[in-house]
Amino acid sequence: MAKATATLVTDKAPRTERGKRTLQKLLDAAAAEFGERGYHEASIHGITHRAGAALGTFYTYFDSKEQVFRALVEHMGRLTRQSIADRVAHAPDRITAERMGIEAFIEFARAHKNLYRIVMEAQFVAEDAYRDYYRIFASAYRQGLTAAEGRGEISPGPAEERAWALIGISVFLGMRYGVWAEDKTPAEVAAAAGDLIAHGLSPRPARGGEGA
Amino acid sequence: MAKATATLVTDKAPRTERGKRTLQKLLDAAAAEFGERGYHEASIHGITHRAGAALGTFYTYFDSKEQVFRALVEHMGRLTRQSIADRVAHAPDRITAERMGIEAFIEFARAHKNLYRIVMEAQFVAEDAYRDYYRIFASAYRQGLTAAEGRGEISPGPAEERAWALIGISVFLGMRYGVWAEDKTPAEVAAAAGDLIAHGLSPRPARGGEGA
Amino acid sequence: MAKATATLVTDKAPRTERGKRTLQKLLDAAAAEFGERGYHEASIHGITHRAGAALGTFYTYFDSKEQVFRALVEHMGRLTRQSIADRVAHAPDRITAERMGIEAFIEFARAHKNLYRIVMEAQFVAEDAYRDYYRIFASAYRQGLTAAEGRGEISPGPAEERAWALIGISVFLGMRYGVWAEDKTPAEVAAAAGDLIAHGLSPRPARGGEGA
Amino acid sequence: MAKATATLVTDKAPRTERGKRTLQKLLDAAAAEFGERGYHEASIHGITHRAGAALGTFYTYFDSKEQVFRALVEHMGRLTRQSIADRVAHAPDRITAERMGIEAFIEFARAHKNLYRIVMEAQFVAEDAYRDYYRIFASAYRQGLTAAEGRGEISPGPAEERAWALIGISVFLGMRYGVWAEDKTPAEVAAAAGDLIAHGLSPRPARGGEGA
DNA sequence: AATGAATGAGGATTCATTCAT
DNA sequence: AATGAATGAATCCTCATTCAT
Repeated sequence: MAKATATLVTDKAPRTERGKRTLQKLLDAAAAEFGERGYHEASIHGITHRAGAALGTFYTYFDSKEQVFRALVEHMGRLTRQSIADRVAHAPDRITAERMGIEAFIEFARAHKNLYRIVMEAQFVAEDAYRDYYRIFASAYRQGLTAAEGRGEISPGPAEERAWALIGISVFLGMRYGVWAEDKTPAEVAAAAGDLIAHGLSPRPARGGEGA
Repeated sequence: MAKATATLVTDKAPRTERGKRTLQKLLDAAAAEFGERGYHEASIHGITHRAGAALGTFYTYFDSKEQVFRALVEHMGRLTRQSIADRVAHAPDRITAERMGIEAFIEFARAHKNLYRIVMEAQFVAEDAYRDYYRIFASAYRQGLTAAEGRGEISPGPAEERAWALIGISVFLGMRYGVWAEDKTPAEVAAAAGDLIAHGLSPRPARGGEGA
Repeated sequence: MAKATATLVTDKAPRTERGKRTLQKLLDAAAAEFGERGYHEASIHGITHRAGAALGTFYTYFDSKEQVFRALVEHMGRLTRQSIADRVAHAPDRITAERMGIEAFIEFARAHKNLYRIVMEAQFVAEDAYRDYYRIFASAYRQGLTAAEGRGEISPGPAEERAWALIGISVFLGMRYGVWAEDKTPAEVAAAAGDLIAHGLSPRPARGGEGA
Repeated sequence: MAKATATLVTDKAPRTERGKRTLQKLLDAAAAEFGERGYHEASIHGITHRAGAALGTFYTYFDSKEQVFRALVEHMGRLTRQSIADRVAHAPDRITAERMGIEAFIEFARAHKNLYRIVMEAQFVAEDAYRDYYRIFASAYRQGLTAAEGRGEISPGPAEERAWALIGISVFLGMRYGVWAEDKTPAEVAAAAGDLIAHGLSPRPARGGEGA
């Protein structure tokens, strides 16, 4: 499971070395607690207990339960995007990039089931953070699609709707094949979805020497 | 907002006419309360208050807060499927059906924002109910795709993965264009998504001059 | 288990034959419910459910939960006393009567474990009824002891204290060997207690030809 | 009324001096509340109110209402046994010890009416604790009787039955003359019971050649 | 007489947050 | 910085009792 590196913005930044360590412990503990028990079941006591710190120490670094939660959601956003970006960086073209992105996403969900759950739950705990999470995704998608369209790699079409549709595909495949069950490999799933994204469902004319 | 008709199975079914009316009031109130405030913010008091009933009356018809919630989720499942099935019933082919289904879904989400929220939150309150909700969807999709493939309406491909991808598209477009903002009409969105589903992103040979 | 015959005083006496039957059913059901679950765990619903009657019917015959409970305690008093009196009636002397009474008491407790529990719990639910229960016992004991003393069957001594001591013996032996465990027969236990009551713990001179 | 010294085992033991004081206050308050109002009438609010603490503070030291109750019952067991043991320690022989024990018991019940009530009610709230309470007593009695029999201080007889009979005597005399009414002194009552225990009810031959 | 729906007071328990040390 | 005791609002649920039918 990914550690939540202390990039977060807190007005209560630690000044000493010890403080930095404590903050990190709390962050990791919070990720585990929220991920395993969900926001409402999670408790500050659970977090500090996991971190081996006293209850009150939590409030030395955070303002509230919701605040850490939001911090973690944002952190997850960066982590997910980074993970996908790394994978897709060297894709030869946009359509291949889509397939690789889905594969990366499923793998990511699989590797971070608990943290992934945090993001989903954000919808009901910190809706703005949740929307931002996906809006940033959508924005990146849109740009990618627009650029690809400019390069002639994909057919012309409304980037916005396409972006959200593509996100939906990733998220649901991530949920179904990443989190719920691992009965198919990410590559398999990504191949199937990649084909759908590339060619759609329409029957395709038999390839090759048909006319030859 | 849709009324939650008392199709639910309760071991505490009302035996009188008056009881039937009260149950219905409670069900509607619960849908409103959960939808507006979310599961955790919602309170039994809030429900009975909306229903104009006494606190204890809730427990005349339900065992617990979670139980009504589950009942509502299941109810939503039936409602959504019905709504889509009705619309798609006369589609000439599967690909058209997909487009129409998406349009129906977005419209449905738009019309039942609150109830829709209930389903999503189920993931964190009654996960099994949530999974069932989507599994039933997926199962229907799978059958539809397999049949269409048999009829040659769509290209061959793995029905399971395709089903989940298609659900993801609907859900995210429903969320984005149904619940979050209404900046595009369901028809527009469905058209864009329908095109994606039909042909994918691949550049298509310019029509027309082909034969020239 | 003993049926609670409707000897109780209720201002809500049934007037019809059907009413009499319903009352009896409720009484039996109440005895079972209270006996099995204890006063606080017992519920009116539980009683009417056992009786196969509707909830509201309970209040056709009783004023409150406590009232039935009291009625049952009194009933138990009569039953216990009757049971012991029957057994002791033909005892040749008081000391034999004590032994026989203890045996009868243990057997009674064994046969009516649940109802017996009701009496004990009365101490915390209807203390006056509880005290009355034992006071009546004590009074009978006192008279018996005084009469026996007059007949020279027992040594002179304070009847009141003796009465309570003897009741304590019965009750605890009844609890230990009647209700908690049946590892000794009532006759065995009564023999041991009878000997204690007859001769106390003091060492007795070897009988017979001691001096021979 | 006896204070409930914090000998109890709690997994929530206080770690500071202040905590120790609060726990003690709560324990005393609980004893008073349970003793005066009985288990079911007693409320956590009543306890913390008496203790001058906030409602939630109760749960800093206890897991539940039942847990404190049990702790109190066990505490009472230790207290009662200690009290009697102290008194009986220097008894010259077993029969005298019995009389002294009864006297001590009645005095104890009189001095701790409320706590005594708690033990009795345990039968219906924490039956295992109640049985343990008396089993420990019975076990001590049994050993004492067996030893005395070995020393020839008492006549031979079944120690188990005798033990429960003797406990019954103490408990009922304690209830009648300790808790219910104080119309006789403990010494008087103990003398009467002591005589019964020593010699039983059988008529005793006129002493010595008294009449000669 | 019988039914069962409706009532609402009552209470245990949880837990985020504050604060004194 | 760290600690852990103290706080008290908030809520679910139970159930005896009443009442309209």
